[in-house]
Amino acid sequence: MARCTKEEAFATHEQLLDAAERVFYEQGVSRTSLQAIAEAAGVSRGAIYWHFKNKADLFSAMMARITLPMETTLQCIGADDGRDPLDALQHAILDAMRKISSDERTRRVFEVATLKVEYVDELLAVKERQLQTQSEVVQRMSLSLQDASVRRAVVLPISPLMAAQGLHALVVGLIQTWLLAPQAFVLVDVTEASMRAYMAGLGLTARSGVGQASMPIP
Amino acid sequence: MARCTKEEAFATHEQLLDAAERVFYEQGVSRTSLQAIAEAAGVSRGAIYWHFKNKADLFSAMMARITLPMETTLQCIGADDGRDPLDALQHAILDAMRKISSDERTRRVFEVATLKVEYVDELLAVKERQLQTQSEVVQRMSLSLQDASVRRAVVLPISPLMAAQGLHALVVGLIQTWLLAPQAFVLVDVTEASMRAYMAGLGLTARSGVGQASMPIP
DNA sequence: AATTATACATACAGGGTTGAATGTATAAAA
DNA sequence: TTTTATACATTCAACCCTGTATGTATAATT
Repeated sequence: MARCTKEEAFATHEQLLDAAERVFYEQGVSRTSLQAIAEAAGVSRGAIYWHFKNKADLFSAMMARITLPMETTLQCIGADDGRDPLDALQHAILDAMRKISSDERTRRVFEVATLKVEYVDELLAVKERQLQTQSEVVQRMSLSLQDASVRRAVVLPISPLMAAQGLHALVVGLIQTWLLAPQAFVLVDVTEASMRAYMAGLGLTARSGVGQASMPIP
Repeated sequence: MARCTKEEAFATHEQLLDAAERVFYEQGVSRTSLQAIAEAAGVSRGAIYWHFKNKADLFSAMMARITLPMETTLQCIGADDGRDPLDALQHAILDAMRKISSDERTRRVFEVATLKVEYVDELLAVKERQLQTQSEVVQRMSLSLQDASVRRAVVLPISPLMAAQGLHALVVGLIQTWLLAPQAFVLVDVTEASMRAYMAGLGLTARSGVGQASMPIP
C-alpha cells in the first residue's frame, strides 16, 4: 500500500510479467482473471492496473519481453557482411530453435502465443505486430537467399520471395508442430535436416568456410 | 417449443454448427456466449444444451464436421496403389490447400482453430485429436516418401521420418502464415513451389507419368 | 387413441470478472 | 521540511454467463 522505490516498482513490474507467463500458460489467456495473476505475483489487482492498462496490455508486454530480443537478433542477419548469408541465416534459425527448446520460459511464452490465446479484439494489435515482424523476416530471408544464389552463381528454381516464404513457413511449422508434441522429435535436429534439404532443393549448399569472397564458377 | 420432426431437428443441429462457425470467427471462442450462438441460429440456448453438452462439445463438433472429410481423404493417399506415391501425396496436399483457399467456410474454421481458440481444459481433447491426426499423417508421409525413394532408386539424405516431419511442418507453416496474411501470397502457388524445392532437396522429383512400375537404375 | 419420448423454450440460482473510484503510506521533489 | 506524485491496496457497482430445472407442444410409438 505504501509507495516503494523505483527499483522495487520495476521488480513488481517484472514479477507481474513472470506471473502472467505462468498463469497464462496454465489456464490460457482468456480464462485467467487479473485477480489470479495478482495473487500469483503476490500483489493486489490494483498493482496490475497501475502498471498496465488491461489484460491485453499485460499480455502484449509479456510477449514483447520475450520476442523483442529475438527479433533484434533476426534483424542483424543481413548486417553480418563478412559471413556467408546462407550460413548466417541457418545459424540464426538454429539458434532460435535452440533457445525455444532449451529455455523453459521462452518455450512457455511461445506455447501461450501459439495455443493458448485468441487473437481477437484488443489482442488484434499483437497479431498485427507479429504480421509486421513476419513480413520483415521474410523480406530479409529473401535478400539472404538471393545473395547466396549470386555468390554461388546458381539460379534459384523459384523466386527468392517464394523461397523465403517457404523457408519461413517451414520454420513456423516446425515450431508449431513441435509445441504440439515436443516429445515427437528433436526440434533442432529436424530443423537442421529439413532446412538443409530445402536449401539443397533450391540449389544452395552450406559453406563450411567463413568469410569466403564471392567466387563465380570457372 | 414444440417437438419437431427428425429432419427439422437435424436442420437446427446444422444451423447451430453454422452459427458457431460465424460467431466463433467474429468473436473468438472464449468470448462468445452460447446465448450469442443461439441468437445467430434463431433458437434459444436450450436448443444448444439439447444437442451439445457444452461449448467445448459444440466446438468439437464444428471442427469435426470440417476436418473429418479432409482427414479421411488424407488417409487414402497410401491406398492408391497404382499411382506414384509422391504424386499422390503432392496432389493431396495441393488439393487441401485449394480447399482452404477457395472454400470460405473451411477457411473460417481453420482460422478459428488456429488463431481464435485456446487449447486448455475441455478443449485439450480437441488438441489431442489434432495431435493424433498429425501423427498419423506424418507416418503416412514417411511411408510415401520412402516408397518414392525406393521406386526412384535414390537414397534419401535424411531419414524418411525426419523428411516427413519437415514436409508436414512446411504444410502446417504455410497454412498458418497464410491465414495470418492471406493477401501476402497465393497459398497454392507457394505450396507447390516450396514443396517441389523440398522434394528436390530430398532427391525426389515428380513423375508426370502415372502407373509406372518400379524401375531400378541400369 | 393413449402414451411416451422428443426438441426445444423459459425461468432461476449462483458466481466470477471487470473497470473505476477511493484510500493511503511513503519516496522523491522543491 | 513541506509538498506532491507515486505505487499500490481496497472497495464498489454492474454485468453477463453458465448449468440446471422446469414447462410444453407435438412427433413418434404402441
